[in-house]
Amino acid sequence: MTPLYAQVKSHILDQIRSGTLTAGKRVPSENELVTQFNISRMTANRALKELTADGFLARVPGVGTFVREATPRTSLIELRNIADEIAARGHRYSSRIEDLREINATPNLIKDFEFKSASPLFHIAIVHEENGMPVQFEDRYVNPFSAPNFLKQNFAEQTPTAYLLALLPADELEHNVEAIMPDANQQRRLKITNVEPCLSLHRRTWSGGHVVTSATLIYPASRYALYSRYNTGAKPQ
Amino acid sequence: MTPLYAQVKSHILDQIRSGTLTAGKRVPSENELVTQFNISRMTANRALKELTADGFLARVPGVGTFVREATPRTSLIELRNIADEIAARGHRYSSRIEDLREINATPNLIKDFEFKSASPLFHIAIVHEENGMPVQFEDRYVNPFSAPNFLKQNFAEQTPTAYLLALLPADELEHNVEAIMPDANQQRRLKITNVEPCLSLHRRTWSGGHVVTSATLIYPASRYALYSRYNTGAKPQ
DNA sequence: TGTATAAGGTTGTATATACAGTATAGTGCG
DNA sequence: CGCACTATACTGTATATACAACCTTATACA
Repeated sequence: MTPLYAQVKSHILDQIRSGTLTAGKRVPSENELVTQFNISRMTANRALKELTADGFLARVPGVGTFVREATPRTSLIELRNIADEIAARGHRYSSRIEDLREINATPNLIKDFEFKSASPLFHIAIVHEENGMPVQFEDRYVNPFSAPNFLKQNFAEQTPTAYLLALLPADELEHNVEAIMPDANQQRRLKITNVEPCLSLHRRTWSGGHVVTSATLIYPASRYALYSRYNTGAKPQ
Repeated sequence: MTPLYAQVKSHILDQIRSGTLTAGKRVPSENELVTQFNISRMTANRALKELTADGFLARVPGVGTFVREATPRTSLIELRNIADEIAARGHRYSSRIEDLREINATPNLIKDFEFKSASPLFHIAIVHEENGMPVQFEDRYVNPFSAPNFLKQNFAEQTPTAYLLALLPADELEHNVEAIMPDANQQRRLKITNVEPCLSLHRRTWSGGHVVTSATLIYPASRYALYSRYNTGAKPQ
């Protein structure tokens, strides 16, 4: 049984995703949600407060709660599923798998995965699309000891990130960001016509002390920015 | 008057910072906080819930609330002084101030600083050099209400970051990373001869609920990469 | 016309209370 | 000794209520 506040959150998120509620629109007030869902105001308050903390809504005391501008940003801190992000913007997600097989680790990959000797690895190359437009090229290697059934998954249904996160909780992350000029191969995959700089995000993910996966994600700069925000826990004033 | 739940949050954060509460240690239960602060359990619950959402605590139903492993935050996460970084590499740091004055906030800057109306702002443009070679171009705006004496500082002695950090602790950060092609102005300042992509890091810093400073830092890609690694604190087994 | 006031709606905070779910420690029984 | 049960502590969720702060709009008044 999902909690009431979560049901209200889903309901509002669905409306944002479906386009019923667009950026700037006013969402129902707490009291309106009370009568609409037959819940208490504190429950409605929790739903709206959490959606605000998640960055979907903005609240103005004395005025109302509004849908925030959808910023095509991806979080550096959290691991987010790109399919969900695109859906949250009310857009259509699709993907094109360009490679999916077992390979032998190169010396660099052995180092990446902290292996002591040569080992097989799973590899996937996949292009993520938003409304048919490529927005991310994912080049990922996976530890076969951590996810032995990786190759058998249907990645048209579920992204590699979603599958791996459901299988193994990520307890440590490493990110490395660079600005690059895409090579001919990457340009073709991302359907870049005029040459533009891209963000290259290299991410390693640990679970239980082992490197589970190592991925290079390439974003065309004009279509994506990486975003992170957090509380440092420093003394408030 | 700061709200009660915020006071409780500060109290617990203080104990974590001071070392009274270390990683893995148990924090007072909701009921213990009730008697300790003479508040209701819902208020204690809010404080602990928000500290959990901020990543400082982990809660286990039926057991208790615990301090999470300190996240090893680097470069992208931590605020570092570039002069210190360069000195740590045994190289010579120098800087060239290109602008330092009061300006009027543009609409975009008003939004950045969460102002309600037009306001003056301080601006500094400074090129940081390592062994005489430009390695970062810093374009920074500063809230005059937070740092009224900013313009009077000697930034040949102390970087703007160092001055602001000493004056006001950063309790919240926002980063936005993009890959850009530098314009002619930026190329000249960074002494880039052949055109190469750059990392653009936009950072906003909060202190006491106010945006203290908003800075755009530009790194020539071939000379810098941004790195972060941290523990997500997923399920403490 | 301009200004002060009042009313009503909205969010923000705080309390008291209740019940459910989960983990642990202890107790008693076979 | 081992196992089932129970009591207890803790978090998670939900409700009803209250008051404060804030904003907008309508109204009354000078």
